[in-house]
Amino acid sequence: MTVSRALKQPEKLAPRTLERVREAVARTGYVPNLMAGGLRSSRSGVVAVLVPTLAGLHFTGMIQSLTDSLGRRGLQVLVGQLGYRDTHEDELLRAVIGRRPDGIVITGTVHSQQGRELLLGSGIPIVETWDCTDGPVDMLVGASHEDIAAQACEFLAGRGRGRLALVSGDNERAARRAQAFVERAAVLGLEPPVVHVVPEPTNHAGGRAALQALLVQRHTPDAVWCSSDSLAMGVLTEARVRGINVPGTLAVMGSGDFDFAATLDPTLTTVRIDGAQVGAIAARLLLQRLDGQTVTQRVTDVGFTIIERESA
Amino acid sequence: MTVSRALKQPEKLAPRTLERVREAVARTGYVPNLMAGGLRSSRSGVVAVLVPTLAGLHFTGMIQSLTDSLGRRGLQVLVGQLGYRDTHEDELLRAVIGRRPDGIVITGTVHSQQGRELLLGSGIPIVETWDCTDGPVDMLVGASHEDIAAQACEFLAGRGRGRLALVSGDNERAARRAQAFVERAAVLGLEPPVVHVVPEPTNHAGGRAALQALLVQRHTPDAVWCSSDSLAMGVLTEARVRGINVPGTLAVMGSGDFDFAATLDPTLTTVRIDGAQVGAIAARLLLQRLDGQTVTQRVTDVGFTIIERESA
DNA sequence: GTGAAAGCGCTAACAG
DNA sequence: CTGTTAGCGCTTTCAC
Repeated sequence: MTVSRALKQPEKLAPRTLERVREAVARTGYVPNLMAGGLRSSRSGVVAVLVPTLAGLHFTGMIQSLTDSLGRRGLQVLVGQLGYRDTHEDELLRAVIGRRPDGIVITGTVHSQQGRELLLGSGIPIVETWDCTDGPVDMLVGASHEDIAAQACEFLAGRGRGRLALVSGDNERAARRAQAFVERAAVLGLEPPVVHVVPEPTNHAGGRAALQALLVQRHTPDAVWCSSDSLAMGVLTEARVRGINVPGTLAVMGSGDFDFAATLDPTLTTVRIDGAQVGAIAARLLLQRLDGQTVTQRVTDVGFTIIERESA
Repeated sequence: MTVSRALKQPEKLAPRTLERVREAVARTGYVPNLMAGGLRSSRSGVVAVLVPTLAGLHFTGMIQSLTDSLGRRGLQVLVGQLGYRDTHEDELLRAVIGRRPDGIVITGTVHSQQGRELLLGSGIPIVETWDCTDGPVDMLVGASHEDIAAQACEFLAGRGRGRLALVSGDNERAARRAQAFVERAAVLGLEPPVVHVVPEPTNHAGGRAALQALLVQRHTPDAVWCSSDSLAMGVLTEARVRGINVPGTLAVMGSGDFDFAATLDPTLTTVRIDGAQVGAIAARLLLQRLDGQTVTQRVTDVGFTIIERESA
C-alpha cells in the first residue's frame, strides 16, 4: 500500500519513506502491473481510438490531438483499425470493450445493430467523430458530410462550372457525400454529375485512373471533386501529363487539406475538417464524463472550411 | 469456469451446455473482462507496436502486416507513438510495460540506457525493427541504413552524377544515413555532398524548401537523395515549377516507396524496405517465443531494393 | 503517515 | 464433461 501511494500520491508520504521506496523501485526495476490496478479500480487508464484505416492521412491530426490532450491527464491512447468493410467489426469491438477502456472514440463505419448494442451496453463513454449522423450512440463530434457535399457543389457551380464530376472512395461516408453532391447539382439545374468510385485505399494512382476514366465520357467534366486530397493529387498529375490546364479547363477540388495540399502546383483547393479540433473536443467530453460531470451538449458540429487555392 | 470454456474452448463442452451459455451471453450482453483474464493467466493478448510517428507513411505497411499476422493468432495490436524526440520515451515505455504486453515491436529512436534496461528487465519479447543496429536488446528485423546510403550514393554516381546533395529529416536514423552517404561519396572521389536537414515531419513543403535552399549553393547539385518520398515529391514539384528538367538536369531519388512513388510524373526512383515483410517476420519471431520456442536467429537483415524509375 | 483486510473477475490446477 | 479452489497484483476501505 505504501509503495502504491509512493507512486501515485507521493505527497502523502513522509519524505524518508518516499525515498526508501524510490530507491527500491530503481534497484529492482519495478514497473506496476496496470492490469491488476485496473481490475481493482475499474479504471484502465486507456482510451481506445478506432479509425477505418491508418493508411491515409485523414485521421492523423485527430489522433495526435487526442494523444496530447488525454496524455496530459495520464490516459494512454490505444489505436485500432476497424477497416472499411465491417467483416470483423463486432469481433474487434468485443476485444476493445473487453479491455474496459475508460472511453472509446470511434470514427467511420456505421455500426451494425449488434455493434451498437455492444457499445451501449458496455456503459463506456463513447464519442463518435467525423460524421454528424442521426442518433449517435452516446456523444458525437463532427461535421455534416451532406452539407460539405452541397457546399462543394455550390462552390464549383459558383465558379461557372456546369459539368461536374466526383471521384469517391468506396466507403459508406463517401457514398453519402456523393449522393448529396448529385442532389444539390440537380437543385442547381446542372447536368447530373458523373460519379466515379475508386477502390480503397484512395491514393494517387486512383486519382490518375479516375481522371482517365472520366475523360472517355461523352461530356468531359469541367470540374472534379475528390473524396480525398490524395485522389485530387492524382487527378492533378494526370491532367498535367495530358496537357489539361488546371484550373482553366478543369477545376480540381479535394477533401482533407492534407499537408501537401498547400504546396502542390497548382495549390489544391480543398475542404477541411479540423481534425485537431475534433480530437480536442472529443477528449474534453470524455474527461468531463470521467470526472463525473454530465455532458449536456452531446452533439457538436465543428463545421468545415472550403479552402480556396489555385486548383479551383 | 464453464462459461470461460464455452468462450475459449467450446469443443470441450457438451453441445447443450454450450448452447445454454451462448444464449445467456447473448441475452445479457456479457463481454469478458480481459484485464482479469490477463492478470490470472499472465497473457494479456496484446502486442505493443511503438513507432516514432503515425503522421508519415513509413510504417503503415508494417503495422498492417503485424495487425494481420498477429490478429490471426488472436493477438491485438496496440499502436503507440514514441515521437522522434526522446522526451517522454521512458514514461511511455513504463506505461506500455505496465500493461504487460505479450510482445513489443519497437521502431525508431535509440533508447536511453534507462529505457533499454526497462525493456530488458521486463522479460517481454522485444523485436526492434527497421534498423540493423549493433547490440539489439533482444531480436531485430531490419536493414542496414549505412548500406542503403552507400548504395544510393553509388547508384547516383554510377549514373554519372558528381554533385550530390542530400535532403534529410531531423532524426537520428536519417543522420546516420547522411553520414554514410557522405563517406561513400568521399571514397568515390566525389565532391562532398551538401546535406540539407529539414524539420520533422518530413513532407512536401519541406522538399520544396530544401530544393530552394540547395539551388542557392555555389555548386548546384545534379542529384538529390531524400530521406522520404514525401520530401522527394516536394523536390520534384519545386524542380518543375522552376523549369529544371528531371532527371536531365537533376536526378531525384527518394526513400520508402510510398504509394504515390510509382505514379508521380516523372515516376520516382526510390529505396524500398519491405515493411510488410518486416512486420511478418517480426510477428513470426514473437509467435515463436510465445509458443515457447527458442529463437536462434535473433537478427534478420531483410535488405532493401533500389527501385529505378524515371526520376533518377 | 502507515498498514491490514478484502476483493476486482478471471483461469490454472485439480477433483470428480 | 463440469465444477471447486485458489490466487494473479493491485487499490478501496478502514483502522490505528
